[in-house]
Amino acid sequence: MKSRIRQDAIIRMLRRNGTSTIQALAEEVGTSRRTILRDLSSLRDEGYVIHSDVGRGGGLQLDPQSIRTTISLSVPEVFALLISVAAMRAAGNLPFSELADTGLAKIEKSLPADRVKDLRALLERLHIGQLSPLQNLSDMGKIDRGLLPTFETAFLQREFIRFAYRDAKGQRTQREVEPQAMLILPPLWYLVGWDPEREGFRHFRMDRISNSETVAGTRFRRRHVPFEEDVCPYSEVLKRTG
Amino acid sequence: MKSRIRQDAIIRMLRRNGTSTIQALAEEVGTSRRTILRDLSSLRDEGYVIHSDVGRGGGLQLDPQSIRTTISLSVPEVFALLISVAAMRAAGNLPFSELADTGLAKIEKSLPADRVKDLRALLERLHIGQLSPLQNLSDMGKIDRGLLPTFETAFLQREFIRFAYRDAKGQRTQREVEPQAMLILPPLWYLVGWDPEREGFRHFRMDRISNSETVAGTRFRRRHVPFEEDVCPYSEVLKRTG
DNA sequence: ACAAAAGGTGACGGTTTTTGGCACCGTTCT
DNA sequence: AGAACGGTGCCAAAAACCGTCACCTTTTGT
Repeated sequence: MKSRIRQDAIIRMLRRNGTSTIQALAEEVGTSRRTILRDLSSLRDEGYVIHSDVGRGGGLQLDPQSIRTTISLSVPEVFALLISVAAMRAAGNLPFSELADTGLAKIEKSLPADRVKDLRALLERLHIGQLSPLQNLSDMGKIDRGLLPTFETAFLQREFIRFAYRDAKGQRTQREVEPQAMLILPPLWYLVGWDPEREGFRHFRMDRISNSETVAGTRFRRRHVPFEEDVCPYSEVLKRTG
Repeated sequence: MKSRIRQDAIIRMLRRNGTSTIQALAEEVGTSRRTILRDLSSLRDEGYVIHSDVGRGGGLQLDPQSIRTTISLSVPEVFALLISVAAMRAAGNLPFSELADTGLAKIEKSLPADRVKDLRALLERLHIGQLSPLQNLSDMGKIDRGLLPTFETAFLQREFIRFAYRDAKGQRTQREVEPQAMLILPPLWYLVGWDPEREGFRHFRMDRISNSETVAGTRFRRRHVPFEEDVCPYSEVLKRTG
């Protein structure tokens, strides 16, 4: 794993100096000419574009566009990034959505296959409404940091989610529902769940949820959540947010 | 690099089985108990949280929250993600912005130090206006894919940017300006540049820019772009978008 | 109380991978 | 022609890696 450090050093120097020779790199890094050549080869394999002028007075040049960076992310972080970009795309025109998309495609590609399937299932349950000018922008409170991971694991493992809810009138209740989808009507975010007691879909504003946790040992099936305007189970939400 | 494969296999089995012993892992992977222990150690170093119950009937358990994934991104992709999240945060309340932020912080951390300085400078020049209900949402056309990388390199290397522009009346002109900032008034995006000929700031709607390129050999200094409402050089933009 | 089953550490020698040195090739500039 | 470049193949030395063994602590079953 020491080669990684050396290769980073090479990239740094090429970036700094603009152009350089193998000799110079070898001396600065403190290794042999041969090793530098090997490192250049693997860097090129990894996608770095390094031009080389052969012959006297020649040297190496790194194409700055080809610089890549590797990041290590946790799954909630990946999910947060995914929904950020997804929401952004749906909300307004996002000029660079293509680029963001290729970034996201790479994220997907790097995940284990089963994980991708999971995320796909999750994103399918992410419903994003049109940005409406009628909304009160300052109406959204802070959302509990733990809600996203909880929703994610609950949804994927098909376990019920339990939380404390404070409704519009300020009344507090304890809920235990099947997490079915997330509804985004910027800037308001809702958790959509099936309430087995009331035998119906219910929506919960995320900033009014607290103490969320999955309920171990439970198991539900994912329901078809109708999202057409007519049968939208939270059309009242749409009205209320006006 | 063989150890990477082995460690991935270990993670996979821990994810699948929920709980497992070192013995079982060693047999399944086809290696020795000692090597598994070494791998566990380096996995823990990398940030995986693996609980271990010592004593008879004990075993290993992987904290699913700690699963990480590594991605390799190009700089334009990173920048696209950054501005996506930044714009999203500013446009509406983004519930999971904290998580997205830690993701972005990691992206920053993984970049070379000078690169971070560059990106900071860029993001400082990213001005995001409040979402206004007066805007015509369907008014934004597609933005040329190459514009972002061009703006990025031009801004960072302080080179002029040259492009073809089609103004509101449909008239086409060729421009050559100092790229100074980006202005986002969702869903409209503007490039703000100092035009040396006209000796003043000019704004250009990004979807009206085409054939953008940096002008080699030129060099400008970054100017202070006043963004206070009163002195805003594109207050007329704000009016016109109404 | 004792043995078995579990995680964890340290040391040593063999095996595999990485690295350095060398000879050599093609190209370009002086 | 010769020097200064990048690039390739080969082999021995160096370093990293891996398996074995011996041993320790904790927990649980009998």
